[in-house]
Amino acid sequence: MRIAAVAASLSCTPLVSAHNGGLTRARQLWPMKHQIAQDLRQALDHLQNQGQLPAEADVAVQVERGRGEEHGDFATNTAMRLAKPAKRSPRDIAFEIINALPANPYVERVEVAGPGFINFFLTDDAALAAVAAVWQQREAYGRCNAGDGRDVLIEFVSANPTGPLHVGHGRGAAFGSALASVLAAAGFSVHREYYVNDVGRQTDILTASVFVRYRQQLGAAIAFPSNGYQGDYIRRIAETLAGEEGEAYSLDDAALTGELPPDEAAGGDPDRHVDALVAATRRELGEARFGELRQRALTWILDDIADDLSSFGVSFDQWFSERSLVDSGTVAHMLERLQAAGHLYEADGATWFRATVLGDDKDRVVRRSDGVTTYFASDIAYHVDKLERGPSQAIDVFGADHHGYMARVRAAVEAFGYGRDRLEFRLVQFAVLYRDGEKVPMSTRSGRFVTLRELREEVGNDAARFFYVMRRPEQHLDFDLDLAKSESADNPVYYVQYAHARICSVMAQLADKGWSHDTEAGLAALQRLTADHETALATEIGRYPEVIENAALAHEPHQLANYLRDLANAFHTYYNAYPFIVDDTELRDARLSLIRAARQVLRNGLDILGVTAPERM
RNA sequence: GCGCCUGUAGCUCAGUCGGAUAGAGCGUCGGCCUCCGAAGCCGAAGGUCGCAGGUUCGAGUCCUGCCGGGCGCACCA
Repeated sequence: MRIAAVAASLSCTPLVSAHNGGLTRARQLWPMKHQIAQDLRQALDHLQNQGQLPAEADVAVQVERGRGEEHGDFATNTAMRLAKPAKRSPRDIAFEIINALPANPYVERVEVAGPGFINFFLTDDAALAAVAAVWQQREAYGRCNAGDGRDVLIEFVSANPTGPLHVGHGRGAAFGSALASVLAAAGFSVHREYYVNDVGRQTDILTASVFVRYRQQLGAAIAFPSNGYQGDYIRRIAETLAGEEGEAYSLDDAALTGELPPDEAAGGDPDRHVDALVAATRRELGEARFGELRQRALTWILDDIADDLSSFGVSFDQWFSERSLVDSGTVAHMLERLQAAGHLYEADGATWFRATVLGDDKDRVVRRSDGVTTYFASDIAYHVDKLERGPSQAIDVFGADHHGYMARVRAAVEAFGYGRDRLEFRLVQFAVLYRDGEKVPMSTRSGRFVTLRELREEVGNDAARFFYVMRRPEQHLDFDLDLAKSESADNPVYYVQYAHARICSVMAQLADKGWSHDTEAGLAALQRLTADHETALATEIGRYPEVIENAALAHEPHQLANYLRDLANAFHTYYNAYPFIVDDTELRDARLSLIRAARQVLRNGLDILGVTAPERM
């Protein structure tokens, strides 16, 4: 049973008035949540100075949005948290806090409820203040300085440049990009980076694959290795190469294939076969030309990936080459530092990193017995390099199938003296596509995977980006292609975009009537908006800055996607309940000011998610 | 076997630093267009929050164990 008591009824001053005074005050008190937290803090300080609360009773003030109407607009559990240290009943403390609260014109009344919650009920003006704030700040509305300009280095996608991006990479791209944008909106200085694995066996196999296709293109009868890269894109690279270079890379095919161990089809080991093919290609072509060919293949694929991502609205500040780390000697240098610090040892002809003492399951090889440093060695160098560039935080976004690297990379970073919290891993689970209710079969192994480009062409960039970030990244994503394509209410991205288009449509209707929106008059008349639907929409608009801040600090862009649906819902509900283009000029201007503020917030939010806000659909 | 992620309505998922009566959408059922775009709105039904313990004023949320699902455990990248 809940006994509510009205303990304080503060005077209520209309704040959004016709003149600029109202707007100025709106800015000063914005956002409400912080203002209430500040009021609470002030009340607590007062009570502590008066000796009514023990000075050592120091609890964090938590303010959250009220759940239901009867819980008010904001609520805090501060009194309950103070009960134990103060050794008093939470309700008593709550009443004292209420009486110590400074006057706040936006607060209509404050109640103590339940076990000791303090509920804040705001005036309608408080909700409408958000509308004024939107008109003042426009595309900047919702941005905040929570990050205080701190540098965040976010690495995402980083798919191997051995083929086109598939739908799994797409999710990492959409998530990483949205996270970067929301961090930027919250005042962090964001650096977006793609780590390019352009060294190693896979790139060699890629090179050999291109080479064989190239020879085939020119008529040579060489069998394609079963473990080569099978995709058509390899043929296209080979065609381009043959067209541009003719026979420039030709050699004696018999010398190339003469002594190769049998491939899978012939009952052999496909890995041994392809490795031997790589070795033979390298030998016959010579290291320089082999490297040149490899670079062309990598460049071709990276250009394709960059083009794909760019079309998807995803961009990077830096494409960081692994090869550059190896060639510059950075990898070797980092290994020396590890050696000096006693983290390495020799065994079986290889050099090992003692990862087990730093929390990993097993020790890891950093230099193979043939003298070549491993991918992990590069990864150590890369991550240490990232941290040494001095960001307050580095974030790695990668596919859940790579989670095994977390422990070893953490161990490496710690070996260099960096705390665990300096590097955060965000695992993105795979997206499983569904078409006609059936799972779309995918397997990288067989080369039968759906590419990001195919997905974008099928459902469009907007649906793809929105669907990708709708869920928490750790959650498996069931991507319903039919839903993403459907132009119906079921489709959340259309739902949100439709709200935007509808508002544009209203403005077009207004123009058709030969009327215009007097924005000054509209803002001056906001107090005319007293309907529940109007307060609800304004309240939703006012929540946006909190959503941005929360989404940024929690690294959860899906909160923004969910919010945009709520905002669209508040608008659609309002739309169905009231006409906007009414004869009462003042009321009309006020309503248009409200919905145009909603449109601005929809734009701001969609922009962060990389989704367009169409004017017509 | 070990490790990481995960289990909330028939389905897909939210659930803020541990707070009040666990929320959306879809699906089902029932309403709303002479009216700014019905690509919309309103209402109803629908829950042992995987199971069992523990921590405390209070647990979907934190801890332990078990069960189920996904992924990973190379001198590959």
